Amino acid sequence: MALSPQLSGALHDWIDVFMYRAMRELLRLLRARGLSLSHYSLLMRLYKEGPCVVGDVADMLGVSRPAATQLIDHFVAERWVTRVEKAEDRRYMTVALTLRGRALTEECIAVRHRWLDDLSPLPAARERAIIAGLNALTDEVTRFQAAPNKRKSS
Amino acid sequence: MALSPQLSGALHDWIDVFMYRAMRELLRLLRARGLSLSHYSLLMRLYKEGPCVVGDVADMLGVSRPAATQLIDHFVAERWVTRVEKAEDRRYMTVALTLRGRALTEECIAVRHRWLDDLSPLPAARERAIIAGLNALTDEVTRFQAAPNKRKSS
DNA sequence: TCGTATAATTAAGTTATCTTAACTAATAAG
DNA sequence: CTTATTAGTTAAGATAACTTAATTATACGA
Repeated sequence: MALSPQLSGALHDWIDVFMYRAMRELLRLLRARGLSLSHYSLLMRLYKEGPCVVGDVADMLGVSRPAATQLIDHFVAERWVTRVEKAEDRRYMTVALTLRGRALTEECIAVRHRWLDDLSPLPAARERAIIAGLNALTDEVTRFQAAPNKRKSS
Repeated sequence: MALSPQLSGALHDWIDVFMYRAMRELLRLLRARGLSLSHYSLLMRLYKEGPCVVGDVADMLGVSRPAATQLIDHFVAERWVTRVEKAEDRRYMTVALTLRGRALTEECIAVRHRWLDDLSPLPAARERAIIAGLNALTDEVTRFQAAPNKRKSS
């Protein structure tokens, strides 16, 4: 099962114009803040899915354990995360965002939104249609993200 | 002038779930292809806005001229771009995507789309509403991108 | 309890990417 | 024509991010 070709096409068009613009703004911010792709990935991962251990960071980024350690060293030095031993098993180190790290992540998220606010308003009826449609799409993606395997196996 | 708070909110929600997913897929591809942020930026720039000269690359990325030269050296070695003197003024070098470079860029664009196609279909009426709405949004953003200054000054 | 496995770190070295300074070549200006 | 300006490159060196190999510390199983 899949979206209709028409909806798929409309989504692709929208995503192309949207992503080009949003990415440009995001890359500008990352460069200004001295953040790499790995930095961004780790920030978003911790923001969206909560604390994890050092090995998770290595696996997520597809790098070696020492590389993850070093990346986290940097994050700790910047006070974006804390790194503390797990009580249950002291071999593990739990990595979690600080308030400072959370604020930086939210700044990355905000640049996606900011330029949208300069757009001209649309007719009220059209706006209502978009709102309802987007909310349906958002729900669908959220459900899909929560249980992707069940769906894929169909 | 701006979008209504309701539409703005619906867009933000959609963008949050969409970007998180799309970025994850994109970053995975970039890593697999050995592409950096600068590589991605340059590919997209050339794809969307056509050929440019070396200095434009430096300015776009916010790096020195030698850094741009070296990045383009790499792109030429990978056969992603050509670099040729301008006939009118032979001090300038025109950088343009090859077919190979275009294909790589389109691969980056495609990962944004692919996972969307796994979503479940929505009710037909809802789909029609989303299609009409997204097309209106896409047009609006396209118009805005074509003439951002005129709009901002209002 | 002693050997083994696991999580993370340290150490050493490689590579990519950036910088500044010096250079080449082409155009423009006096 | 001679000098200055501009675009791009070359050269040399700094830095960040990665690798593998060795090390430390904890947990677990015979």
